Amino acid sequence: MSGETFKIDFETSIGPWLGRTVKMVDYHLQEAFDRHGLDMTKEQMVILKKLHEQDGINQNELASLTYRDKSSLARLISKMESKKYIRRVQSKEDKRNNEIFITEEGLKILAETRPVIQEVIDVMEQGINKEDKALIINTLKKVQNNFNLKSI
Amino acid sequence: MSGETFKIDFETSIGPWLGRTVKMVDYHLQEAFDRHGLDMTKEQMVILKKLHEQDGINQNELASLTYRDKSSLARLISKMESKKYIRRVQSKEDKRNNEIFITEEGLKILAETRPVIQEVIDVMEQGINKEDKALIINTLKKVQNNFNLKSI
DNA sequence: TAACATTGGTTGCATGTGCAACTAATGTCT
DNA sequence: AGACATTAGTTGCACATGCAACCAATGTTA
Repeated sequence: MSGETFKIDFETSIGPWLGRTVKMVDYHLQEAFDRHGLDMTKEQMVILKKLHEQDGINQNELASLTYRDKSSLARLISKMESKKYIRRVQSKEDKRNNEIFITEEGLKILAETRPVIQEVIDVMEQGINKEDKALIINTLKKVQNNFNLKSI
Repeated sequence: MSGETFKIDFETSIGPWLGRTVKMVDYHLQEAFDRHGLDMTKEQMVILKKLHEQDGINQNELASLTYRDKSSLARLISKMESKKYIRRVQSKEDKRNNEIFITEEGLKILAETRPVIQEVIDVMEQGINKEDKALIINTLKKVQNNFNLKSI
């Protein structure tokens, strides 16, 4: 295969498109948080959202649920703890475990954050119908599954 | 709107799906680079690829073409310069400009990197037909355009 | 030409990330 | 019980990122 052939393959791959789009979403999400004066990042928002569903889980579980290395999560949690959005509580049953709880402060900022996210979603998905969204999500599931199968 | 309604909206948004998928692609790309013993990151690869198309452009242009802050690009370039993948050459016409050139070393590693990328693409896009890929890319273009229009 | 504005690049600071090595606590197995 | 393995979390290191402040070079304008 020549370099040209490669180039064509690469450009028609969905990879770069996904990357660039996510970069734009991240940028506009952060811009919206800042514009609304929210002391919040996308990563911290995902943690709060997950804790709101499942409060009191430990760091490793939270890392796994949010697709992070445990060390990365530990530092993210430390930042959020210093901002009083979450609480670390050492488990009495197993002293190795830190149970993570969302605080009142965390619930408050999560509530403030939600409409801002919705605002960004509304801009992002303008003119895209439900069928196209469903097709994209379905194809992305396939991609994720392809990788998961590979790891077996 | 209740919290539940929001939750449904958020879960059916393509945003989180895009984010998670890109995270997986990044992970498997880096894993493949490491496995093949390539001293390379996704970011550096994108820079080399761009320089291979347009050699000798300055840092601001390169930052813009790769959707980065100029400071981020400066540091990325510094790493790559220390690895001898690229060369910084101060322009004689305008001493403020650094013209960036890919080196022989850089061309060599780019050539070695390409089949590894293709390998990851092949895994990623298994069982996804051309029509679906085209449709996804088209929808992602719409998303990007939605954001671009907003910035006007 | 002198004063001011703009442009390209660098640096400090804060955020986030994964890997490897480490500690502390718990589980297992002889 | 003692030795060994496993598990949860932390820390050092390297990489990548954006914003703001800064410097040097160039352009503009009175």
